[in-house]
Amino acid sequence: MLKITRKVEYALIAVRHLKENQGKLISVNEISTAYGIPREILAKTMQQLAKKNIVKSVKGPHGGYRAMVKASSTTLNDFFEILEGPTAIMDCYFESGCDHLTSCNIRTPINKINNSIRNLVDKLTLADIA
Amino acid sequence: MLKITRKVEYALIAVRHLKENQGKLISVNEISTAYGIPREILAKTMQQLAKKNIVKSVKGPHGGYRAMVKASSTTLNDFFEILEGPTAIMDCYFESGCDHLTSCNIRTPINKINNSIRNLVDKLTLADIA
DNA sequence: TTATATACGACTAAATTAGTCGTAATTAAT
DNA sequence: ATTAATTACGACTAATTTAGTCGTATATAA
Repeated sequence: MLKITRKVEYALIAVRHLKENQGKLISVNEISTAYGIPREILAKTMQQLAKKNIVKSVKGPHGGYRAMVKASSTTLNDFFEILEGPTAIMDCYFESGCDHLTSCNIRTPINKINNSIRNLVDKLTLADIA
Repeated sequence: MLKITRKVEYALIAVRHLKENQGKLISVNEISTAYGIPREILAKTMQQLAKKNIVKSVKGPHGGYRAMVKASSTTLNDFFEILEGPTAIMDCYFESGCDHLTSCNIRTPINKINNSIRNLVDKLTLADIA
C-alpha cells in the first residue's frame, strides 16, 4: 500500500553513495557490503541506471560506477519509472482490461489523488534525496 | 509501487455508492453485482468499515449497509489505515528489524517524501472522493 | 420456520517483489 | 597471454503480499 520497492530503495542509497564520492569509481561490491544490499540485485539495478545515464559504468579491475549529472537532476518520478515502470495508485489508468470503467464511480476522484502524488514526485529531484 | 490495493478501491466504490443512496439500506450483493466486485471480499471489507462506524450494518432480510457521518468526514489516511494498516512508503518506519539503520544514508530524505504523501492523504477526506 | 442478510475465521490462488545462479564480456595488472 | 576483478544480462527460484473462496454462525423480517 503506497510503498516504494526495495529495488528503488537500494538505488537511492547507491546513488547517494556515489554522490558522496564524487568522481571516484565505486564498485557494486563496495556498496552492497557497506549497506548490506544483495549484490546481484544491486548490480542489475545499477545497470538500469547506467543505461539511462544517471550513472556511468567502467568495466574491468578498478572499474565501477560514478554519478553523472543526471544523478542530481532526474526527477523522482522519472527515477521510479526507470526502475519500476509507470507510477499510478490504481492500475486502470494503464491497463485497459477493466470491465467496469463505465460503472466505476470513483475514477475522477482517484485521478485527482493520482495527480497529486504524481505532482509531488515530479517536483522532487534526486538532488533533494540522494 | 505506490499503489492502493483493490480492497481499498472496492471500499471507496462502496462508500460512494452508499452515499449516492443516502439513508437507504444497500446490501453487499447489490454493490458487488453493480460493480463486478467479488462478493465475499467486499463483505469482509464492509465489516471492517462497520466496526469503525463509517457505515452502519443492519442484519436480516432487507438488511444491508448505510453511510454514516464518518463516511464523509474520515480522512483518506485514516480510511487507508483502517483497511490496510499504517501507510509508509518504506517499511523501516514501522519495523525495527532493519540492520542498516545506522549506515542508511537516505532515511532523512525518504522521511520527507513520506511526510509529504502522508500530508496529502491526511488533508483529503472521503467527502472529496466517495 | 424459512429466506435473506451480516459476521468471521480458515483456507487457497494469483500476482508481485525479492533474491539467486550461470555465463559472457571487458580490461588493468602481471 | 593469463589472471583476476569488474560490469552485463537473462533465466530461474523463493518469499511476501494481495486477492479471492469456502464454511459456518448469527440475526431478523416475513
